[in-house]
Amino acid sequence: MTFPAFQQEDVKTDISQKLPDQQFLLFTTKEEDLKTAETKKTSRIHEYEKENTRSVCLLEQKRKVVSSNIDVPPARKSPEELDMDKVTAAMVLTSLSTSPLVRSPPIRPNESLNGSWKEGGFVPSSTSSSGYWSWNAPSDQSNPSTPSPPLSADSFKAFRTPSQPDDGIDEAETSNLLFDEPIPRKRKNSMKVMFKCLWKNCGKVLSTAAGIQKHIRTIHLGRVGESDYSDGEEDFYYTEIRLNTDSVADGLSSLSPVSPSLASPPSFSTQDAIRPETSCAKTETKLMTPLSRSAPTNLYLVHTDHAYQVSPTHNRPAGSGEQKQSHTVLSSPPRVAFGLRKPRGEGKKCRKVYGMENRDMWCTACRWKKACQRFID
DNA sequence: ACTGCCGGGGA
DNA sequence: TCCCCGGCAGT
Repeated sequence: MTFPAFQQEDVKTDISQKLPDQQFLLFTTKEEDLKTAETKKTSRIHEYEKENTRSVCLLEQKRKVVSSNIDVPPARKSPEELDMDKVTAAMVLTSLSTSPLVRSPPIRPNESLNGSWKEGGFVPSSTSSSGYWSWNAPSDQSNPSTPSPPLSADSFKAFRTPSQPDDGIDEAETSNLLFDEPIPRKRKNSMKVMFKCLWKNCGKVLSTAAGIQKHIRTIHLGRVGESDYSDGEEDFYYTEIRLNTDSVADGLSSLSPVSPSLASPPSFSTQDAIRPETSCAKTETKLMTPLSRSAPTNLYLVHTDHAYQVSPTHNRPAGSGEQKQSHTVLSSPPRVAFGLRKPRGEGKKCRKVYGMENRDMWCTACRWKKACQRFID
Protein backbone atom coordinates (compact mmCIF):
# COMPACT_ATOMS: atom_id res chain seq x y z
CA MET A 1 0.00 0.00 0.00
CA THR A 2 1.62 3.13 -1.18
CA PHE A 3 -0.54 5.90 0.02
CA PRO A 4 0.12 5.73 3.77
CA ALA A 5 3.81 5.81 3.10
CA PHE A 6 3.39 8.87 1.01
CA GLN A 7 1.41 10.61 3.63
CA GLN A 8 3.68 10.09 6.45
CA GLU A 9 6.74 11.02 4.50
CA ASP A 10 5.17 14.09 3.12
CA VAL A 11 3.86 15.17 6.41
CA LYS A 12 7.16 14.75 8.08
CA THR A 13 8.78 16.82 5.45
CA ASP A 14 6.35 19.60 5.97
CA ILE A 15 6.60 19.39 9.67
CA SER A 16 10.29 19.89 9.42
CA GLN A 17 9.58 23.30 8.06
CA LYS A 18 6.90 24.38 10.36
CA LEU A 19 8.17 23.51 13.71
CA PRO A 20 11.27 24.33 15.56
CA ASP A 21 13.67 21.49 15.72
CA GLN A 22 12.89 20.68 19.25
CA GLN A 23 9.28 20.19 18.49
CA PHE A 24 10.05 18.29 15.40
CA LEU A 25 12.03 15.86 17.42
CA LEU A 26 8.87 14.99 19.17
CA PHE A 27 7.49 13.62 15.99
CA THR A 28 10.33 11.82 14.49
CA THR A 29 12.28 8.98 15.83
CA LYS A 30 15.32 8.82 13.71
CA GLU A 31 17.90 11.30 12.73
CA GLU A 32 17.96 10.05 9.17
CA ASP A 33 14.34 10.94 8.92
CA LEU A 34 15.32 14.50 9.38
CA LYS A 35 18.04 14.31 6.83
CA THR A 36 15.93 12.50 4.34
CA ALA A 37 13.16 14.99 4.68
CA GLU A 38 15.52 17.86 4.23
CA THR A 39 17.19 16.36 1.22
CA LYS A 40 13.93 15.52 -0.40
CA LYS A 41 12.56 18.93 0.18
CA THR A 42 15.55 20.58 -1.33
CA SER A 43 15.49 18.48 -4.42
CA ARG A 44 11.79 18.94 -4.72
CA ILE A 45 12.16 22.66 -4.60
CA HIS A 46 14.72 22.40 -7.28
CA GLU A 47 12.38 20.39 -9.34
CA TYR A 48 9.54 22.78 -8.81
CA GLU A 49 11.49 25.63 -10.17
CA LYS A 50 12.21 23.78 -13.29
CA GLU A 51 8.67 22.74 -13.58
CA ASN A 52 7.37 26.24 -13.71
CA THR A 53 9.06 26.88 -16.97
CA ARG A 54 7.45 23.90 -18.52
CA SER A 55 4.55 23.95 -20.88
CA VAL A 56 1.18 22.55 -20.11
CA CYS A 57 1.86 19.87 -22.62
CA LEU A 58 4.76 18.64 -20.61
CA LEU A 59 2.63 18.66 -17.56
CA GLU A 60 0.25 16.31 -19.23
CA GLN A 61 3.07 13.96 -19.95
CA LYS A 62 4.27 14.27 -16.46
CA ARG A 63 0.94 13.45 -14.98
CA LYS A 64 0.91 10.25 -16.89
CA VAL A 65 4.28 9.38 -15.56
CA VAL A 66 3.23 10.30 -12.11
CA SER A 67 0.12 8.26 -12.16
CA SER A 68 2.10 5.30 -13.27
CA ASN A 69 4.40 5.82 -10.37
CA ILE A 70 1.78 6.00 -7.76
CA ASP A 71 1.55 2.27 -7.73
CA VAL A 72 5.22 1.75 -7.27
CA PRO A 73 5.74 -0.06 -4.02
CA PRO A 74 7.26 2.03 -1.26
CA ALA A 75 10.70 1.63 0.08
CA ARG A 76 11.09 -1.52 2.03
CA LYS A 77 10.86 -1.06 5.73
CA SER A 78 11.15 -3.36 8.60
CA PRO A 79 7.98 -4.09 10.58
CA GLU A 80 9.26 -2.06 13.50
CA GLU A 81 9.92 0.88 11.26
CA LEU A 82 6.51 0.64 9.78
CA ASP A 83 4.91 0.58 13.16
CA MET A 84 6.95 3.47 14.30
CA ASP A 85 6.11 5.36 11.16
CA LYS A 86 2.45 4.73 11.68
CA VAL A 87 2.66 6.15 15.12
CA THR A 88 4.65 9.05 13.86
CA ALA A 89 2.24 9.72 11.06
CA ALA A 90 -0.68 9.56 13.40
CA MET A 91 0.88 12.05 15.73
CA VAL A 92 1.83 14.34 12.93
CA LEU A 93 -1.54 14.19 11.30
CA THR A 94 -3.23 14.88 14.56
CA SER A 95 -0.99 17.81 15.09
CA LEU A 96 -1.51 19.12 11.60
CA SER A 97 -5.23 18.92 11.80
CA THR A 98 -5.08 21.76 14.25
CA SER A 99 -2.28 23.55 12.57
CA PRO A 100 -2.99 26.60 10.45
CA LEU A 101 -0.53 25.52 7.84
CA VAL A 102 -1.42 22.31 6.24
CA ARG A 103 1.00 22.58 3.44
CA SER A 104 4.11 24.52 3.01
CA PRO A 105 4.51 26.87 0.10
CA PRO A 106 6.79 24.93 -2.13
CA ILE A 107 7.29 27.69 -4.62
CA ARG A 108 6.24 31.04 -5.77
CA PRO A 109 5.37 30.62 -9.39
CA ASN A 110 7.08 33.65 -10.73
CA GLU A 111 10.12 32.99 -8.81
CA SER A 112 11.86 31.12 -11.50
CA LEU A 113 11.12 33.88 -13.91
CA ASN A 114 12.81 36.48 -11.89
CA GLY A 115 16.40 36.47 -10.92
CA SER A 116 16.23 38.48 -7.80
CA TRP A 117 13.54 36.38 -6.30
CA LYS A 118 15.17 33.27 -7.34
CA GLU A 119 18.12 34.27 -5.36
CA GLY A 120 16.18 33.79 -2.22
CA GLY A 121 14.70 30.44 -2.85
CA PHE A 122 12.97 28.46 -0.23
CA VAL A 123 15.19 26.32 1.79
CA PRO A 124 13.97 25.06 5.07
CA SER A 125 16.37 25.92 7.78
CA SER A 126 15.49 22.99 9.88
CA THR A 127 19.00 22.85 11.17
CA SER A 128 18.46 26.13 12.82
CA SER A 129 18.72 26.17 16.52
CA SER A 130 16.99 29.47 16.80
CA GLY A 131 13.61 27.92 17.04
CA TYR A 132 12.32 29.55 13.91
CA TRP A 133 11.84 28.00 10.58
CA SER A 134 12.24 30.04 7.51
CA TRP A 135 12.88 30.00 3.87
CA ASN A 136 16.06 31.58 2.99
CA ALA A 137 19.32 31.13 1.26
CA PRO A 138 19.72 30.51 -2.43
CA SER A 139 17.59 27.80 -3.84
CA ASP A 140 20.35 26.06 -5.66
CA GLN A 141 21.94 25.28 -2.41
CA SER A 142 21.09 21.71 -3.12
CA ASN A 143 23.60 21.51 -5.87
CA PRO A 144 25.31 24.68 -6.90
CA SER A 145 27.80 23.17 -9.25
CA THR A 146 25.69 20.88 -11.35
CA PRO A 147 22.76 22.37 -13.13
CA SER A 148 19.71 20.24 -13.30
CA PRO A 149 19.28 18.32 -16.48
CA PRO A 150 16.77 19.59 -18.97
CA LEU A 151 13.41 18.32 -18.04
CA SER A 152 11.58 15.84 -20.06
CA ALA A 153 9.21 13.06 -19.38
CA ASP A 154 12.20 10.83 -18.95
CA SER A 155 13.77 13.03 -16.43
CA PHE A 156 10.61 13.00 -14.46
CA LYS A 157 10.62 9.28 -14.51
CA ALA A 158 14.16 9.23 -13.33
CA PHE A 159 13.38 11.66 -10.62
CA ARG A 160 10.70 9.51 -9.16
CA THR A 161 12.51 6.62 -7.75
CA PRO A 162 10.56 4.05 -5.81
CA SER A 163 11.94 5.50 -2.63
CA GLN A 164 10.19 8.74 -3.40
CA PRO A 165 6.70 7.72 -4.23
CA ASP A 166 5.33 10.80 -2.62
CA ASP A 167 6.85 13.27 -4.97
CA GLY A 168 4.80 12.19 -7.86
CA ILE A 169 1.50 12.80 -6.23
CA ASP A 170 2.56 15.87 -4.46
CA GLU A 171 3.99 17.50 -7.46
CA ALA A 172 1.26 16.59 -9.84
CA GLU A 173 -1.16 18.22 -7.55
CA THR A 174 0.90 21.30 -7.14
CA SER A 175 1.17 21.56 -10.87
CA ASN A 176 -2.53 21.51 -11.13
CA LEU A 177 -2.74 24.29 -8.68
CA LEU A 178 -0.12 26.33 -10.32
CA PHE A 179 -1.63 26.06 -13.71
CA ASP A 180 -5.15 26.36 -12.58
CA GLU A 181 -6.14 23.06 -13.92
CA PRO A 182 -8.90 20.91 -12.49
CA ILE A 183 -7.74 18.82 -9.64
CA PRO A 184 -8.61 15.17 -9.97
CA ARG A 185 -8.54 14.36 -6.29
CA LYS A 186 -10.16 17.13 -4.36
CA ARG A 187 -9.67 17.75 -0.75
CA LYS A 188 -11.95 20.00 1.11
CA ASN A 189 -11.86 23.40 -0.41
CA SER A 190 -12.17 25.68 2.56
CA MET A 191 -10.60 29.07 2.36
CA LYS A 192 -8.34 30.27 5.07
CA VAL A 193 -6.90 33.66 5.77
CA MET A 194 -3.23 33.71 6.36
CA PHE A 195 -0.70 36.44 6.78
CA LYS A 196 2.43 36.48 4.78
CA CYS A 197 5.53 38.34 5.73
CA LEU A 198 6.57 40.52 2.86
CA TRP A 199 10.08 41.12 3.89
CA LYS A 200 12.13 40.10 1.00
CA ASN A 201 13.17 36.51 0.88
CA CYS A 202 11.23 35.76 3.98
CA GLY A 203 7.76 34.83 2.94
CA LYS A 204 6.83 33.44 6.27
CA VAL A 205 3.18 32.66 6.50
CA LEU A 206 1.35 32.72 9.77
CA SER A 207 -2.25 32.27 10.60
CA THR A 208 -2.72 35.32 12.74
CA ALA A 209 -1.94 38.95 12.34
CA ALA A 210 -0.53 38.99 15.80
CA GLY A 211 1.71 36.16 14.90
CA ILE A 212 3.07 37.81 11.82
CA GLN A 213 3.58 41.01 13.66
CA LYS A 214 5.48 39.24 16.29
CA HIS A 215 7.49 37.50 13.64
CA ILE A 216 8.37 40.78 12.00
CA ARG A 217 9.26 42.33 15.26
CA THR A 218 11.44 39.54 16.46
CA ILE A 219 12.99 38.38 13.24
CA HIS A 220 13.23 41.47 11.11
CA LEU A 221 13.19 44.23 13.63
CA GLY A 222 15.04 42.45 16.31
CA ARG A 223 12.76 43.47 19.08
CA VAL A 224 13.23 40.43 21.14
CA GLY A 225 12.26 41.62 24.53
CA GLU A 226 9.29 43.72 23.62
CA SER A 227 7.12 41.13 22.03
CA ASP A 228 3.95 42.98 22.70
CA TYR A 229 5.07 46.33 21.69
CA SER A 230 3.77 47.55 18.40
CA ASP A 231 4.19 50.83 16.70
CA GLY A 232 1.39 50.01 14.37
CA GLU A 233 3.45 49.95 11.27
CA GLU A 234 4.18 46.31 10.79
CA ASP A 235 1.19 45.94 8.59
CA PHE A 236 3.18 47.52 5.85
CA TYR A 237 5.22 44.41 5.77
CA TYR A 238 2.82 41.59 5.69
CA THR A 239 -0.15 40.86 3.62
CA GLU A 240 -3.31 38.98 4.11
CA ILE A 241 -3.78 36.06 1.84
CA ARG A 242 -6.65 33.74 1.31
CA LEU A 243 -5.84 30.26 0.44
CA ASN A 244 -7.08 26.79 0.17
CA THR A 245 -6.15 24.93 3.22
CA ASP A 246 -5.15 22.06 1.04
CA SER A 247 -2.40 24.04 -0.50
CA VAL A 248 -0.53 27.00 0.73
CA ALA A 249 1.22 27.01 -2.59
CA ASP A 250 -1.99 28.04 -4.17
CA GLY A 251 -2.36 30.89 -1.80
CA LEU A 252 1.09 32.09 -2.40
CA SER A 253 0.81 31.86 -6.11
CA SER A 254 -2.22 34.06 -5.94
CA LEU A 255 -0.14 36.82 -4.54
CA SER A 256 2.66 36.08 -6.85
CA PRO A 257 5.38 38.66 -6.75
CA VAL A 258 4.82 40.08 -10.16
CA SER A 259 7.82 42.21 -9.77
CA PRO A 260 9.99 41.96 -6.75
CA SER A 261 10.15 45.68 -6.41
CA LEU A 262 6.41 45.84 -6.39
CA ALA A 263 5.85 42.86 -4.28
CA SER A 264 8.02 43.87 -1.44
CA PRO A 265 6.36 46.83 0.11
CA PRO A 266 9.41 48.38 1.60
CA SER A 267 10.46 49.07 -1.93
CA PHE A 268 14.10 49.47 -1.41
CA SER A 269 16.22 50.19 -4.34
CA THR A 270 16.90 46.63 -5.19
CA GLN A 271 20.60 46.93 -5.48
CA ASP A 272 20.86 48.07 -1.97
CA ALA A 273 18.43 45.67 -0.57
CA ILE A 274 19.37 42.38 -2.02
CA ARG A 275 22.71 41.85 -0.52
CA PRO A 276 21.79 42.79 3.00
CA GLU A 277 18.89 40.50 2.59
CA THR A 278 21.10 37.51 2.61
CA SER A 279 22.75 38.66 5.73
CA CYS A 280 19.36 39.23 7.21
CA ALA A 281 18.36 35.73 6.36
CA LYS A 282 21.50 34.42 7.87
CA THR A 283 20.80 36.05 11.13
CA GLU A 284 17.79 33.89 11.49
CA THR A 285 19.74 30.75 11.39
CA LYS A 286 22.78 31.96 13.14
CA LEU A 287 23.38 33.15 16.56
CA MET A 288 21.73 36.49 16.76
CA THR A 289 23.91 39.19 18.06
CA PRO A 290 22.43 42.61 18.57
CA LEU A 291 24.55 44.01 15.82
CA SER A 292 23.95 41.41 13.22
CA ARG A 293 20.27 41.23 13.85
CA SER A 294 19.37 44.82 14.04
CA ALA A 295 20.82 46.36 11.04
CA PRO A 296 20.20 45.04 7.62
CA THR A 297 20.68 47.83 5.21
CA ASN A 298 17.12 47.67 4.11
CA LEU A 299 16.07 48.82 7.50
CA TYR A 300 18.17 51.82 7.06
CA LEU A 301 16.59 52.50 3.76
CA VAL A 302 13.13 51.98 5.04
CA HIS A 303 13.32 54.56 7.68
CA THR A 304 12.82 57.37 5.25
CA ASP A 305 9.31 56.13 4.75
CA HIS A 306 8.63 54.42 8.00
CA ALA A 307 9.98 54.51 11.45
CA TYR A 308 11.84 51.27 11.11
CA GLN A 309 15.27 52.61 11.55
CA VAL A 310 17.01 50.36 13.93
CA SER A 311 20.46 51.64 13.47
CA PRO A 312 21.71 53.51 16.47
CA THR A 313 22.74 56.32 14.21
CA HIS A 314 19.36 56.84 12.72
CA ASN A 315 18.66 60.08 14.43
CA ARG A 316 21.59 61.77 12.99
CA PRO A 317 21.22 64.13 10.18
CA ALA A 318 22.38 62.69 6.94
CA GLY A 319 25.97 63.31 6.54
CA SER A 320 28.88 63.71 8.80
CA GLY A 321 30.75 61.10 10.59
CA GLU A 322 28.92 57.90 9.88
CA GLN A 323 31.04 56.26 7.33
CA LYS A 324 34.06 55.66 9.43
CA GLN A 325 32.04 54.20 12.21
CA SER A 326 30.83 51.44 10.07
CA HIS A 327 34.39 50.43 9.56
CA THR A 328 35.70 50.72 13.03
CA VAL A 329 32.83 49.82 15.26
CA LEU A 330 31.64 46.85 13.32
CA SER A 331 33.99 44.03 12.88
CA SER A 332 32.28 41.51 10.68
CA PRO A 333 30.57 42.29 7.49
CA PRO A 334 32.15 45.66 7.38
CA ARG A 335 29.61 47.73 5.63
CA VAL A 336 26.76 45.56 4.74
CA ALA A 337 25.35 45.52 8.17
CA PHE A 338 24.69 49.18 8.57
CA GLY A 339 23.89 51.08 5.44
CA LEU A 340 25.43 54.07 6.99
CA ARG A 341 26.51 55.71 3.84
CA LYS A 342 23.75 57.67 2.32
CA PRO A 343 22.49 55.91 -0.77
CA ARG A 344 23.95 57.47 -3.78
CA GLY A 345 21.68 59.90 -5.48
CA GLU A 346 20.16 58.68 -8.67
CA GLY A 347 19.56 61.93 -10.41
CA LYS A 348 22.09 63.87 -12.36
CA LYS A 349 24.10 66.29 -10.40
CA CYS A 350 25.84 69.46 -11.34
CA ARG A 351 28.90 67.61 -12.45
CA LYS A 352 26.94 65.53 -14.85
CA VAL A 353 24.67 68.29 -15.98
CA TYR A 354 27.14 71.00 -16.60
CA GLY A 355 30.24 68.98 -17.09
CA MET A 356 33.70 69.49 -15.83
CA GLU A 357 34.28 72.35 -18.23
CA ASN A 358 31.49 74.37 -16.62
CA ARG A 359 32.54 73.76 -13.12
CA ASP A 360 31.80 77.30 -12.16
CA MET A 361 28.15 76.63 -12.86
CA TRP A 362 28.02 73.88 -10.30
CA CYS A 363 26.43 74.43 -6.98
CA THR A 364 28.80 75.12 -4.18
CA ALA A 365 28.47 71.71 -2.67
CA CYS A 366 29.30 70.03 -5.92
CA ARG A 367 32.29 72.23 -6.35
CA TRP A 368 33.42 71.19 -2.95
CA LYS A 369 32.69 67.58 -3.69
CA LYS A 370 29.93 67.58 -1.18
CA ALA A 371 26.40 66.34 -1.54
CA CYS A 372 24.75 68.28 -4.30
CA GLN A 373 22.34 70.90 -3.10
CA ARG A 374 20.88 71.85 -6.42
CA PHE A 375 19.65 68.53 -7.63
CA ILE A 376 18.53 66.91 -4.47
CA ASP A 377 17.12 63.43 -4.72
C1' DA B 1 36.13 54.73 -15.80
C1' DC B 2 32.95 57.70 -14.15
C1' DT B 3 30.31 59.74 -10.57
C1' DG B 4 28.66 61.19 -5.92
C1' DC B 5 30.15 62.60 -1.75
C1' DC B 6 32.29 61.80 3.05
C1' DG B 7 35.93 63.05 5.81
C1' DG B 8 39.77 65.59 6.52
C1' DG B 9 42.68 69.40 6.16
C1' DG B 10 44.67 73.90 4.64
C1' DA B 11 43.99 78.87 4.31
C1' DT C 1 34.03 79.34 7.46
C1' DC C 2 35.41 78.65 2.92
C1' DC C 3 37.48 75.85 -0.11
C1' DC C 4 39.84 71.84 -1.88
C1' DC C 5 40.83 67.10 -2.48
C1' DG C 6 41.94 62.04 -1.19
C1' DG C 7 39.64 58.23 -1.31
C1' DC C 8 35.68 55.17 -0.95
C1' DA C 9 31.76 53.16 -2.96
C1' DG C 10 28.09 52.69 -6.40
C1' DT C 11 27.11 52.52 -11.33
